[in-house]
Amino acid sequence: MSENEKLTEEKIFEAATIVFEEEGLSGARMQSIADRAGINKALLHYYFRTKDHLFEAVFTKLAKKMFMKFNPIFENHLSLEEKIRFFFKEHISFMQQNPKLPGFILNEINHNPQRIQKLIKNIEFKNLWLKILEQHKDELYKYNITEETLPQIMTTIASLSVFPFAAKGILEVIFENMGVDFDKYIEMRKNFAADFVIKAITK
Amino acid sequence: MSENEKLTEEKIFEAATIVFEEEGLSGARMQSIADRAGINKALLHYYFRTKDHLFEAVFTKLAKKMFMKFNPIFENHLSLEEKIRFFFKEHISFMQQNPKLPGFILNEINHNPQRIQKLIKNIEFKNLWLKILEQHKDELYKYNITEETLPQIMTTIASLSVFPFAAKGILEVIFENMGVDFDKYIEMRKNFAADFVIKAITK
DNA sequence: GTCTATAGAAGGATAGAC
DNA sequence: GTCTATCCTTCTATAGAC
Repeated sequence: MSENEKLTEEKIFEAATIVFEEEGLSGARMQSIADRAGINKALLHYYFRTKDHLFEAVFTKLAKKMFMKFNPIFENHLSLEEKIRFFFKEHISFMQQNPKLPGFILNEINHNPQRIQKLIKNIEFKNLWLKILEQHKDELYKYNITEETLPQIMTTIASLSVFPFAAKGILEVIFENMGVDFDKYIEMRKNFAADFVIKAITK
Repeated sequence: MSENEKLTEEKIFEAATIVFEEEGLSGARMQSIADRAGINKALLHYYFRTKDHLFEAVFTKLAKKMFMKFNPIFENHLSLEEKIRFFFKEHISFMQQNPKLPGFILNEINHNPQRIQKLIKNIEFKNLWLKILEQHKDELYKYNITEETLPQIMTTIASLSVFPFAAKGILEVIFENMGVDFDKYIEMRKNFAADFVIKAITK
């Protein structure tokens, strides 16, 4: 019973993940999810009551998965430069496996900003932020980083990694016209972005 | 007649712009648009036949507005550094006036990539791209720009400008926790991004 | 737990009067 | 050109049999 239930619930969850990622909350249809899971609509409601419940479950899981990838930045035992290289390699590799995730999350949060608040209310960003400065204060003499420019630099790093996927639809078309291969461009980006940032912040 | 017609059509168009930007194609309701325009649903169909027609009209106008802001890059009579500074100043200022536009366009194109093809099929990107190298070949000795890294650099510039708005929903919440003001951050970004890029590409 | 059938609401679109 | 009334389809959600 529990074994079978687990399987069905998981089938639904996986189907819902794909459909929501593809169509967004308002564009997704319960019928599409049921079809993809190989069951009927009634079962969706049996397991998740409403469309909103189902979406909430999917979104929370995906968003956590996404934001957890930022964690290594805040851990120690790596130099600042190593952290930057590590981040781009890990984060871009993750998005190569989940190319639609960034656009999906950004869009759903823009439509409903309260969603994100539940996810991050437990995190003390103020401290997390300053932790970076604290951890690397003995190597800061090498870099143009201050408490004032930190938000700029952090969002810059995020954007270099995330934007190519959030804008995938546009870039693929433009690249096609230029004879550039999107996948190769992404592969190249792991090192390019790291080099770019390090060059820019080094005194 | 024509005067009055113009007014109604414009009222509808403006209302539709707001609702589509806010809710997306699938989330927008004809009733919301009618309400906002101060008329009834039937009149929407009288002027624009279908929801898709209306969306197409709005989307095309907005996308053109957005992409036109990239044009100055391809015009001459400015040094490469001046172009970069000019671009960030102009483009970010434009998005300050239209903060929801980037997310809206990125998202709708991801949902339906064919949309973009109509808009850009007339542009020869291959040439446009190389034009940059051509225009500045006498100052390229100063920069780490090759035909191979050009796509990386162009998308990097775009991302530094666009991402903060595409991720506005997230950033505002995170910034609030950190005591950072989003508007000030954006204002600061015009120069920060330009400095950052120039520093990174200068040999 | 899973299905069929259907209720009930909402949305896009049209007919027809003025 | 603008409105009211309404059709038709689609979608979420539930009832009830197995």
